[in-house]
Amino acid sequence: MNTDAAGTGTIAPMDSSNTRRDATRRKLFEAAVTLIAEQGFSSTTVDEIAERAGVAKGTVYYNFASKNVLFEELLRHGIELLATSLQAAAEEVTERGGSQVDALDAMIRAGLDFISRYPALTQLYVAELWRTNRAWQSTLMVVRERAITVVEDVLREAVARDELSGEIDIPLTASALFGMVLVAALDWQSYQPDRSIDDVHAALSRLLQGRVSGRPS
Amino acid sequence: MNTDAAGTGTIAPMDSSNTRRDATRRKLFEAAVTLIAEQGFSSTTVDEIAERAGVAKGTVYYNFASKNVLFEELLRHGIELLATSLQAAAEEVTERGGSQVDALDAMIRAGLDFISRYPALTQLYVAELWRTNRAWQSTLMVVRERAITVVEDVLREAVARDELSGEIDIPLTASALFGMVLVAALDWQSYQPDRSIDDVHAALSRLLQGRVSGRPS
DNA sequence: CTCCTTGAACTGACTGGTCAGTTCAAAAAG
DNA sequence: CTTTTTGAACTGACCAGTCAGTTCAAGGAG
Repeated sequence: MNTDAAGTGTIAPMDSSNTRRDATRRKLFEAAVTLIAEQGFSSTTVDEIAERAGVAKGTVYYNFASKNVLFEELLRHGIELLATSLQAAAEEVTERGGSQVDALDAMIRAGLDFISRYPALTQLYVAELWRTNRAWQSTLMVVRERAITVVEDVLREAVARDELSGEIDIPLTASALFGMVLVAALDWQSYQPDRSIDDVHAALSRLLQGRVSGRPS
Repeated sequence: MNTDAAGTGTIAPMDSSNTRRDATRRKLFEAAVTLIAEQGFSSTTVDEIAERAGVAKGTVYYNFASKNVLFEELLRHGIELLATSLQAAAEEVTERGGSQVDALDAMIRAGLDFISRYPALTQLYVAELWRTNRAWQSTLMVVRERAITVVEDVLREAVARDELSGEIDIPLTASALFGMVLVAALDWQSYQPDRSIDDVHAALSRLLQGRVSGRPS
């Protein structure tokens, strides 16, 4: 019954690390995200999550109504981190008078930062995003929307300012750019983790700015 | 013991659709790929797979050593389809004297074709590719290698012919291109399935050829 | 053509184990 | 005091894998 576990008695601060309870919840999120990224949702047991978080199983159910709810809240919590960071990167550039293409570039950088900071979370989104018929599908659609919109907005503004051709397909280009960064970053993390983020960023920038098909000299 | 159930009395044809057994295996592949794409590996039961294939559970175990093995063979079977089709597309262009950039474009098209023909298979690869600590991880590395190499080869040849800048990072660019097509196509299938493949192809071509940042007129 | 034989292919009830979710009394924290 | 955590015991559903028994199709034999 009591889904409102956050204690609405006081105006809940949402994110800050005030109460003991919040600390526990954060430990559980962290434990769950790595385990689920590694093994998938179904093969991760609640006992495992509790153990990795250093907490009793009963505590999990004191803090979350179910395994499903824990996961959904995890998804929602994660996307805020990503969308906020992308938006901040874009706005920072725009406010300093940079071009929208520069803003895109800054978002690529922010995306890479995010993925290298939260690889498990990213892996988990990728695994779930295009899956159908799952309990948390609606949550995922919101999550996707939240992230893609940020990219689309910048593209739209770029077209408005004549920085990009008006013929580009905004939603599709946004997806493609998103995918480009996502897959390149995951491969980087998985197969060449030693490379610097600047290196990776430079390669993707080049691709974005169409300098790939330009002649060398 | 007897894994060699195909009857080695005659020189086994390997792939053709001769025997009753092959037909059964194909039905099982088809059933498994959709179910696993929808629900994930762990939450898909062998009973479900058997039922969807119109076959008894025992038959699954007569044809495959385990659920894991069924899945691994499915992965291997699928990647052959993809790699072959990408390679064919690239070679066809090259042999007709086209540029390597044209070959890349043809591969994008072939990739889109593949994804629209086998959406479930694609979804399944995406979900599993960057996961760690799974039983079939080594199979997946082979699978990934097989696909990425095709793209890298074309990029390398393009650099050799001076069509692309020698400064591009071949593995990373290959990943990025792969991701661009993958994510754009999955989004297309999931959220705008009505659009024509030509439409999607055109948008991605534009992105590849750097015409995005060119001015409209 | 019909009857038999043979081995491969298939069947589905059954088993042993696992796991999500529940409950609760008692302890710790604040 | 209240809120939160503990940890262990329990339940009921679910599921991978097994195996003794059945069906099928092809190739003689008469």
